[in-house]
Amino acid sequence: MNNNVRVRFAPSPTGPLHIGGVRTALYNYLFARKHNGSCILRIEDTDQTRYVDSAEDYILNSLDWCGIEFDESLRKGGDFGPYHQSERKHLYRRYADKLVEKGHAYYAFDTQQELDVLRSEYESQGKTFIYNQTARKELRNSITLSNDEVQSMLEKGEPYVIRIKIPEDDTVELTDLIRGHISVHTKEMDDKVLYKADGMPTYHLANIVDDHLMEITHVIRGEEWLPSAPLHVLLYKFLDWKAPAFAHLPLLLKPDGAGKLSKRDGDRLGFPVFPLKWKDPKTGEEYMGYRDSGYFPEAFINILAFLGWNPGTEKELYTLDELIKDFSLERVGKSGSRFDPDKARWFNHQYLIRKSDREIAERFMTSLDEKGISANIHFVEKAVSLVKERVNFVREIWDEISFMFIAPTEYDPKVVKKKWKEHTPGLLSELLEQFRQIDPSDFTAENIEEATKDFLAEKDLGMGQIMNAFRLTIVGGNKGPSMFHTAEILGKEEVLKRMEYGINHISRD
RNA sequence: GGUCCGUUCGUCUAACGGUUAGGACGCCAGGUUUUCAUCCUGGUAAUAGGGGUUCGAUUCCCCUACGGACUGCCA
Repeated sequence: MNNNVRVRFAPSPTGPLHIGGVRTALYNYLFARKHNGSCILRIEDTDQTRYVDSAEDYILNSLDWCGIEFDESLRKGGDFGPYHQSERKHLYRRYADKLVEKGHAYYAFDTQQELDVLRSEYESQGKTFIYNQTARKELRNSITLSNDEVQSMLEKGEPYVIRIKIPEDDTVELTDLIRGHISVHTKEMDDKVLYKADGMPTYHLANIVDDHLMEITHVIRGEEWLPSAPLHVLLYKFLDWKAPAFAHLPLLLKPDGAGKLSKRDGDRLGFPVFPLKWKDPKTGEEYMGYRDSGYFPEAFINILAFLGWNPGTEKELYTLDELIKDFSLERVGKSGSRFDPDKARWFNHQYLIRKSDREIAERFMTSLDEKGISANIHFVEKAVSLVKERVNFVREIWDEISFMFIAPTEYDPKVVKKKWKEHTPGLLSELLEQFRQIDPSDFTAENIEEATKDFLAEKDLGMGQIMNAFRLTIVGGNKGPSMFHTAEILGKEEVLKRMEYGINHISRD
């Protein structure tokens, strides 16, 4: 392919970006990198009424956390700025005017109230009002009004919008990179507002003007835009511009059926919908995020990448660089996908077990800090190495090895009942004496195991007859990694102390 | 309602006219293990329905059903 590919991700700062938006950004990014092109971030803030102050930072921080980098953005700048549509306001008007001059657009003076009335009248008759080629002939606009009337209304400062004049009998065709050929008859299209009464362009105008000015070659966006793609194609044609290639991505659906994923689904179904946690500034409601739930960003983008795309091989674990190498729009599916929380956890597990003990230990240290437990990093590193394969998230490590930091004083009654026999205290005391013989510096898993096995052989007993009780004194229950390794990490002194305590305190009743 | 888009195991998906319809997650069973996990092995489970086209359809076409998106001076 050519090497001047330019794509953009263009969110609107009306709230947090959810995982569907992140995936769109990711696919744009992958496509750009794959083709040695540029990836641009543009903020579509033409709707003043829905602007949410903290949303923009949220979007930027989210993408940053994911490792999705832009070549041009509001933070980074670039040769095609500004990257806020609100700062490009002055650019749009002339194109709207040009369309009016060429007869492809017209002034409409109908107020929102008038249109609302029409809509509800139609609705009460079971019909839908559409401002189209039929309706425009009966409403207050520069098609029905004389030039003089229009001029005087304009001069008097009457509010108006500019609408596209959809051709009466034509067919708009486009080829979508994912869906193939699509055609729509113009009689099905409506005269969308291009320029609002408040002096701002609508999405439709702004997006094609900016995409043209920013020399965007491929528009990769969500499927919700598919119905308006013909309108955009028409606009490019009317302005004598070359339209970019389109690729409409399938939607991310609710895990339990009906409809596209929405912000409340996460808390309802127990998985995050947002990359980072989000507090709604208006309602104060909080929504959880992937980062805050303990997902690694690498796992998160891997999960997202596979929701709608796959390499066609059996490889499932992909770094960002590998994704760049293998990604292609041809391998993006057509149908919507549901998010699978179980598989998401599995992905995180895969990344967790591949990380070094050191890195996991460092992350785990912060949750220890929160619990007010101070520990040596080398000790934590060893403890973590024993259990990292059995958890999906760093925060779950605590449940596995809390006994490493807090000696048990209570014992699982079920295990006591089953494994703490009449002769157990005596046997354990003898084993303790064996351990006492080992020099503290030789208190290794290997030596402890040898001492234990020798002891059992001498007594003609099996492992099962002592290990559970031993574990009970050290752990307080019947779970956990290898006792010999656990004992080594805990150290001779601590092990003997716990055994003694257990022998003296565990009783069957 | 209208327009457009979609439909392979429960979920993510592979198979771009010829496969016993493959893999992964989940689930179930067995094995390993001092315990709980991990891990290993095996199993369960799908082409929405009906018509065509074809020697042969998951694959191409049509209809039906179902699902979804859009239908704002929102993006």
